[in-house]
Amino acid sequence: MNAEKRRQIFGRLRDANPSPTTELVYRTPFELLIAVILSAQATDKSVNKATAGLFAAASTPEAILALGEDGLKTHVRTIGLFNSKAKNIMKTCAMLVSEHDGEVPRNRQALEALPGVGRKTANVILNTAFGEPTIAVDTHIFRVANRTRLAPGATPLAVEQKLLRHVPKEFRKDAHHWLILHGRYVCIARKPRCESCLISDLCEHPDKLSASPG
DNA sequence: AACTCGGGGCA
DNA sequence: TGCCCAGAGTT
Repeated sequence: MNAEKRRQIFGRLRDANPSPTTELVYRTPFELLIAVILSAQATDKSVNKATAGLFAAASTPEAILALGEDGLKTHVRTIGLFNSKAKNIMKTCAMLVSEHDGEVPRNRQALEALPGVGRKTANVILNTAFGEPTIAVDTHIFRVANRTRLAPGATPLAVEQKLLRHVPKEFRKDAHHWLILHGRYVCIARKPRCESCLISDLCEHPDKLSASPG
């Protein structure tokens, strides 16, 4: 795919989603960090419900440490993988206080050193909280990249690196949001809405409903 | 690369 | 009911 074609593709995705935004509820980088840690293998709706009462009660690492793990669990509605997530959140809050002055660090190495934070979560924080042009490859983006042969790769890291190489610079900062929204609402896992797909000319997936390229 | 943790949302 | 979810950590 040449550069002009790529520019067209991301232009279409941008026009379909004019205002990139996360659907997780948060007000600060710290709240986003907690929300994203909780979001592993869970939907954003589940996370929003789970955290509905939490940030009003505790919105800083110090406040969550003061709650303790049991107290944290009383303020967070149960969610998948909750035991490990709660433990990781407590450890992460402790590290934020002891090593980062209670602030969310802005560099990848420090973020990934936090328990419960891997490459994907670090990319979300860097992009959404700090405005850096990272691409967090979640299950949606991984699916879109491979179905459409936009950036086929065996691992999320491979997909991320291809996207970073191939996304035109003027689209790079918001590409993450457009791709994930496309995956969530159009290129759905089970029943893709191919009739609404603006990039079906790239699709090589067997589930593709409409025939053929534009 | 494969496996495990896991309850909620949704068709 | 079965599939899927803004994954990370371990083996």
